[in-house]
Amino acid sequence: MNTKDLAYFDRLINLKNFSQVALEFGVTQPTITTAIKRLETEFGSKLVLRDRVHNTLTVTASGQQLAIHAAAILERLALAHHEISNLTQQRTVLGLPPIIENHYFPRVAAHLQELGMLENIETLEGGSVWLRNALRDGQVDLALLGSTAPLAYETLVAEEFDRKPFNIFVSRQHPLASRKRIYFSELRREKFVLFNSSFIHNTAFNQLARRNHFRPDVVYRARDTHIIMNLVAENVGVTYLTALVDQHRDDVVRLELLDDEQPAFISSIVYRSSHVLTPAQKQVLAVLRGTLEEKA
Amino acid sequence: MNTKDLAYFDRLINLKNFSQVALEFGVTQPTITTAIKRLETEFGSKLVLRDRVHNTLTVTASGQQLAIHAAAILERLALAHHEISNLTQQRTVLGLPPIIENHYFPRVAAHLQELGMLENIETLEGGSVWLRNALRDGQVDLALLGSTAPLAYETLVAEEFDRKPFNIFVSRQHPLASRKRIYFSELRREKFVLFNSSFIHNTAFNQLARRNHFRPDVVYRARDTHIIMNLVAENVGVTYLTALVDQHRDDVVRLELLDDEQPAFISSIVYRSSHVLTPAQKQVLAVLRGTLEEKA
DNA sequence: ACTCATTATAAATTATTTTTATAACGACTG
DNA sequence: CAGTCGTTATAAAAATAATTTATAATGAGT
Repeated sequence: MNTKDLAYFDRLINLKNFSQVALEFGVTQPTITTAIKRLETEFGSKLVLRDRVHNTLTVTASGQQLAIHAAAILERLALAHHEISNLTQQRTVLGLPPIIENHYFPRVAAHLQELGMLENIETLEGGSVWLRNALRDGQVDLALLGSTAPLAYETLVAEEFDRKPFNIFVSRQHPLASRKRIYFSELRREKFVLFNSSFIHNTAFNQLARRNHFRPDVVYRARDTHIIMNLVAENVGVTYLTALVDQHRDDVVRLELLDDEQPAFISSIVYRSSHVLTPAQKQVLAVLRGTLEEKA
Repeated sequence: MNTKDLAYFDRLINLKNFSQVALEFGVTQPTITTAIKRLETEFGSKLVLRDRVHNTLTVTASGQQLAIHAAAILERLALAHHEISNLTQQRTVLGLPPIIENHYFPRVAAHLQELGMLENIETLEGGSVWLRNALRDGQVDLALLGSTAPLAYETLVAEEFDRKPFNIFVSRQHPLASRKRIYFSELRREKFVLFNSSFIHNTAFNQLARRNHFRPDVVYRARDTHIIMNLVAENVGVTYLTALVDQHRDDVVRLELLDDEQPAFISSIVYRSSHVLTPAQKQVLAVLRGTLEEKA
């Protein structure tokens, strides 16, 4: 069976129009007709029904079933291409969320530099949620990710190397600035400046908010800790961030949270379980482990 | 790309011999040579190295990577065939582990009977571990499974409907027969008659044994609760089984376990997340839910 | 009745896969 | 060391399969 047929089918399910699919693939319309017919023969079942009355195309149960598997197969094929291409180009793409990049990567980079391995590494930045997908579809080979619960996916291997609490940061001018510790519920009336939603800070924050039964007033969302910290310093609002971002600024005060069972910022080394590591990638992994898990 | 090439490649990785692969597929040897060459061109990388000196075949890193994906793709394709075939034949295969079949199925069967749906159902028996695999590769559409931890697999959807403790069963002649409750650690010197290892009873049993730091003396393993109960009655040993199997025999006594955080026998309705349920299967699922989750 | 936007069909063409036949390679053997 | 065995590779021919071209068919809308 040709995977091209699956690709045609996959698009047909979305476009619901034979001619348009043909156009997209730069082939003629009968090509699509025969491709679908081939699949229908192969699986011994009608896959789509051409409803000429309403000029629509309905997908049969078998068709829906095949659509699911076709999409998965095509995705895996793309992943194979991606991975083998990285493999042959001796390329290692390392995914880093900005907070982790700031806090842990300098140490890792220093070690890699010493071993002359830094130039073969390409880094890709993005929120942990986005990077997890990039990792799954092969754009990234290795990643350091943050999460609030231990990462457990069949397709990914995660090795936790650190766990830090979340803290509250307020301006030195803020009434709470004299405090050292605080309960989340005391922040009911505050304005918040937070990370935008591709970061796991939100997951943790929402958990705490839900548990304390209030809907926090979020006045601004940013992609950058410096922007957030500057806003906090100006007393635009308070923020909720990992202890990792502490920049020891004298215009911002860090408060610990007293709540039990708080979410933590868990840092892990992550890679695909289906991924074959090159010798170079194995070395990078070894350096990551050596540098990050050294307390163990 | 033709999936046949992936099939050839997949076998080649295992057999490491072009001619034998050709033989297995009933084609000639140059067919395999060209198929592999096609893949090597498609992925832009050598996949295998023909070592004529040692007369062996080594798989490159790219080859190993592709092998993983090829196997997964072929498996999925087979699953698609299986599922669509069940779909068109209006067949529903229900997987049942014997204990669950004995305890819960009669009620379900009665309801299905009333609705005239029993004849379209084919049941397949086996241990929970075995059935989980049968479910994954499409031999089974729906299953009732036992587990000790809530089932959480990306590929399967599990709906827990009951949770029962495990008990100890001893012969009426046994010195412990006068007891109602017992700690697992008190069984350190006992002989055990247990289920064989495709059942989750073992997982639970091993957990408890490990936690109590002793290696239990297992004198016999069987596939059938009646055999086990008969052996227990004869005082060949004691057994560890779910409360579900209680047959109210007067020659066997049931003892509850007093340990905290004991494993439980969790019963769930399980199906593939990628599976499209036919109307008939949806009805079966509704009956299962209605019958089994009725306490909720 | 005519036009439009569809999908289907059949023959011709083009592309791809497989076979046939044979070469090449290196190990082993008498 | 020539001959044979068990391999995989190569090239041309044959067989299969996919795609295009050209056209038909269908039913909705005007």
